[in-house]
Amino acid sequence: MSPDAIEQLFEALARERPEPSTELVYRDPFTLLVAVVLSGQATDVAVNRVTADLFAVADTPANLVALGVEGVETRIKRLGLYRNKAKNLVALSERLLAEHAGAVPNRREALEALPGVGRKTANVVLNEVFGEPTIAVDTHIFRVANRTGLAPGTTPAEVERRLLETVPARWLAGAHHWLILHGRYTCTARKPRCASCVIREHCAWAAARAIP
DNA sequence: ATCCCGAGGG
DNA sequence: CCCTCTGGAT
Repeated sequence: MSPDAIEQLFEALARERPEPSTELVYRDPFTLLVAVVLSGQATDVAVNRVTADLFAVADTPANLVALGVEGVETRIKRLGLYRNKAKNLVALSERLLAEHAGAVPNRREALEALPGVGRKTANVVLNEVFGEPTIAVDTHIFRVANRTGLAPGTTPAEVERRLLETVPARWLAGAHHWLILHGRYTCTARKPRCASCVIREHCAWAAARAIP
């Protein structure tokens, strides 16, 4: 995709959604980590409702361990996939206490070694907590980057690398947000809303399907 | 029906 | 690479 097209693409996305309105709610590194672990296969809105209940009684590793797996389960049940998540969060908190003095580690290897934490979650923490220049590639970003042709790749890591080398610095800070929301509300997996898409004229996928 | 800011295991 | 885990919102 040409530099001009990339410029217009991000201008259009930023014009459509200037405000980050659906970010996950958190107040420190630990609650951010918990919120992101909970967000797997769940909507941002549902996660924010659940974390409000959970953090009221458990917003530190020690509190969360004290709450126990069943206590966590009852508070996150409406998310789905709650058994794995509850077990992981308690085990993760125990590990933070035992191996990292109760703090969230700042190295990728240490983060990805935690139960329930994969590359995407680690990237969110590395970026939002430790300020590392990464873009956490979730299914939305992966799909949008590939369909449009903005940053094609067969693995999230490849898409991430291409985004970092392709997206101009002034758009990079918001790119994560805009691409996620675009994937969430417009460029959905099975039935994308191309008719109301503000970047369809810069989309390789739409072009291949002759969408005007 | 469709979708949800994944991770872990086979 | 493919499957499973899970409930809720729209």
